Order: sequence, then structure tokens, then C-alpha cells
Amino acid sequence: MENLFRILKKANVPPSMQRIKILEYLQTGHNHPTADMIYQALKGQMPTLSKTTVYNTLRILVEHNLISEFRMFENEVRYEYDPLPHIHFKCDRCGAIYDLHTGAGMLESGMIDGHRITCRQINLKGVCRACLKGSADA
Amino acid sequence: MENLFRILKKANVPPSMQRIKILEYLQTGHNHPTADMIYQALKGQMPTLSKTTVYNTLRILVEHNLISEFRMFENEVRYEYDPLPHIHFKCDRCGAIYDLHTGAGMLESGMIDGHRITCRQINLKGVCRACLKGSADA
DNA sequence: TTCAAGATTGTAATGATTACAATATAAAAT
DNA sequence: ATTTTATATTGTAATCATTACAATCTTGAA
Repeated sequence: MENLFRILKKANVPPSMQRIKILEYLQTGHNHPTADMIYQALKGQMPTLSKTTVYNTLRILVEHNLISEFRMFENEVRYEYDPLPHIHFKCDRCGAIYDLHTGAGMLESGMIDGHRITCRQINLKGVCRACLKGSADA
Repeated sequence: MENLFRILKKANVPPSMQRIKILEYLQTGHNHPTADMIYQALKGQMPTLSKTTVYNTLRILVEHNLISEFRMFENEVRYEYDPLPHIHFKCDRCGAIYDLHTGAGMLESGMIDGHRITCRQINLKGVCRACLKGSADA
């Protein structure tokens, strides 16, 4: 809590209750929520919270590199706190999104075909481990 | 044209003028259009064309594996005809999307961490070759 | 030729996100 | 501490891609 306060301060984001709570939410096991999921989760403890504030705050946190955003196969942006490079895997059946820290080393080169690569999005789809275990077509 | 007719037939998609024209558009150098771009491009030669038909047709063509769809960093679906596995690269400056057939071999394994991978989306961002050539920070 | 299935169309609805203006809060200056 | 000023938060309305739906048109089979 004090911790989050300092993190925001250090990143030149003036701390506020809303910003602390949203950043805290992303740092405590809630891995790939949408803006609406965050809003739904926090409005209980912050009754005056506005969805616009959630969107504004997420944009600011992304701009200051405190969190990152990505899209998978749906029309919705997901947010995460995870500084390590990794791959997102979404299960076709249960919809869960897994972080794969395996093999994240490929594509490390900053130049491909003369283009300068500054941002990578690697999205996979399929059937996840848990679903495979419970079905016949494993 | 007759060619496209046969392709649709073979894929169990009853051919129609709309379907032929949309598939033709994707096969003739128009690489990553959105549904709206296709609609705008074709309504000149097909005045009665409806945007709903464009969406319906694209969905059908995707379902029958005649084309594929993907999203990059914006809220819009893009469509392409390109059977080869490749990586999409979007230039931060001009917005152009390049197909990179370089190094598409990595991530080839069908299993990662016990998940079955059936679909891959690899999106890169940065500054493209053409933009770099015309600027000082190359 | 008739009929039925499927294709196309236009309009209205949806859902995520953004724009905007008003209010509230916090920081700076006196 | 009080005033002033900048910034943050909020609610409502707008936007934009996409989808739902119902009506009309085509087409292939009987």
C-alpha cells in the first residue's frame, strides 16, 4: 500500500486512492482483467468509482510503463502487471488466459527484414492443459 | 473469375457475385483490409452491396478456411488471403502492415507447457523499413 | 411453374471505448 | 489558514465496429 504509493510517485504518477487500488488489483493475482472486470471488482469497496476513471487510470499506467495492455482474439483490451517477456495463451474451451514464460527468447532480434521492432505481441490459441486432462481427445 | 467460382464451389460455399468479388478483392494485392475498406472499395461496382453482406461473407470465408482474420493493436478485424504462415508487422508511423515470412518457423511445436496450440497470432510493432530510410534516427 | 431454402439488404441494437463538461480534490502561493 | 490554481474524478452522451433481426430477393429442386 505504502509500497504502491512509492511506485506511483517514482513513475511520476500522482498517487490517488483510485490509482493505488487499480494498480494493486493488477499486482495481486488478477492477471488479465478487462477494464470492466476491474470496475466490477472495485466498485464494492469504492462506491463512487466511475468507469471513466478506470479507463483513464489504465491509460495512464500503461503510458508510464507500470502495466501493459494487450488484445487477444476478442474485441476487448486486457491489462496485466508482468514485467517479464512472455506469451499469452488462451484456451478455446474455458477462455482462460495463461502466461507462457517458456521459449520467450525467440524473436529477440530488434530488426526483421529491415524493420525496427519495438513491440511484440504473440498470441496463441488452442485447448489448455486443464481442459485436455478432462477430455478424451487429449 | 471462373477460377474463383470453382474455389468457392470446392469449399462448399455456394458462389454468388458478392462472394466472388470479395474473395477476388482479397486475392489481388489488397492485403489486410478491414470489412469497411472492402465495402468502400466494392460498392462502386456493386451499388446494392450491403455492409452486412460483407460481414456475412467474410465470416463464411473464414469458416471455410478460404481466408483468415486477425487483429493487430486496434479495435478492428483485418482479413487476408495468405495460406503461408507468417508474422504481421505494423509500422508505428505510417500504419502499414507488412507480412514477414522470415523466421516463421519458430513456435512450430504444437504443444507448449502441456497446452495444445492450434492457432498462433504473432504481432509486432515498430518503425518500418520505408519510414526508417526517410528519417534521421535509423 | 411452383415452392422452399438460402442469400442479400437495411435498420436497429450492442458493447467497448472515448469525448466532454461539471464537480471535487489536492497542491501551491499568499 | 485561506485563496488560488491545477489536476483528478465523475456521469452522460457520443462514437465506431460489429451483430441481430426481419423483410425482400434469388436460385435450385420438385
